[in-house]
Amino acid sequence: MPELPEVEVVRAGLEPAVTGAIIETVSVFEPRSLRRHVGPSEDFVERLSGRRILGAVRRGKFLWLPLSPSAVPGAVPAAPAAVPVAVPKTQDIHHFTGDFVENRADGGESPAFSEARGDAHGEALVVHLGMSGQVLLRDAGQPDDSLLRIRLQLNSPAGGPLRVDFVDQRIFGSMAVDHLVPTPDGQPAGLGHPAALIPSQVAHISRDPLDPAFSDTRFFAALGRRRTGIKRALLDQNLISGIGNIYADEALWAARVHYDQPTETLSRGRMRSLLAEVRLVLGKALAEGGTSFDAQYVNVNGASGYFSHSLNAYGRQGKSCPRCGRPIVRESFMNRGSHFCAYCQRVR
DNA sequence: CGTTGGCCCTGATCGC
DNA sequence: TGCGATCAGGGCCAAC
Repeated sequence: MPELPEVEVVRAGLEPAVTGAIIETVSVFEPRSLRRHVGPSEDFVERLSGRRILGAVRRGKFLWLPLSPSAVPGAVPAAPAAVPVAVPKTQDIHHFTGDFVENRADGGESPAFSEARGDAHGEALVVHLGMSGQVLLRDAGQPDDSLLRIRLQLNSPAGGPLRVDFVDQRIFGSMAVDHLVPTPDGQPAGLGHPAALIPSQVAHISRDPLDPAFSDTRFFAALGRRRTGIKRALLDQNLISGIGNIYADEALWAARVHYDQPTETLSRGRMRSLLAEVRLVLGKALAEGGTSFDAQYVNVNGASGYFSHSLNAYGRQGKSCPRCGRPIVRESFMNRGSHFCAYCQRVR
């Protein structure tokens, strides 16, 4: 499943290929893949057509491609700042406990009217891979994937025509055009671009633990206030982003923490050790994913990429714990499998 | 208000 | 060999 390392491999592959390219045509084969786009497919197509891609940025599992100002005539009228615009939805993301500002992008500043219109800070194509999404770079003439959902035809000044195919079996992934809002701390919104601007629908997502602006102490404090199990907290993208089921199990195994250990019982030392293991496993997977990457052909398969990693717990139920030799157990939890060593990882 | 359970979705795999 | 049942889980949201 695509988690932070897999999404970063996609971002790193897209960046050199699509930066500077013009989106010439957009084809939507599966409207459900636009679930996160506000507006119909036609709007999605119109908004993208003719615009230049300025880069590829990632925070956690979210990826976005900042766009040049709209080329569609009349699509970007100057915001009439004197006219108040109701902002029903954006207000929802402006209330949260203020002690966690540094790891979040929605830190309580009131949105300007022009931001609500969506064009004050520009727009971006937001991509989420969900469970099974892939972004594939292909030359014209290569056969279509049967699970092709969306296609962008690009023309890059340097590389010529190029196809960006969004392939997704389960349609949990999505693409959307969204407007950018400033990050409250003024730090870069994600990896890949220095701009402190983030898509509005990604603003509530926490910074990920590989982000230089991630604050360990804020994370520990917020974690200590949670009243839930540690794995649920690790999977909560509003608290810490980029971790999915696989790397959660792996980090918990490495730190010898049971998945249902109550967060309020974790000492700072155990939190620190767990966060260190999270960073280790994400970094190691990222390094492995990077080796299989081909600049000409982005082929990121979440399942096969993941299986190539050296896993200690995930998917190893019935096999022996690499540390103590006792069997790895699998329990159903949160509609997911949790894999752990019942001896090494006990609630305490 | 924070926390929690359920839902979405379909190709691959399993079991009879 | 065929076919129905089961599995996989990220993000969101209603409900508690």
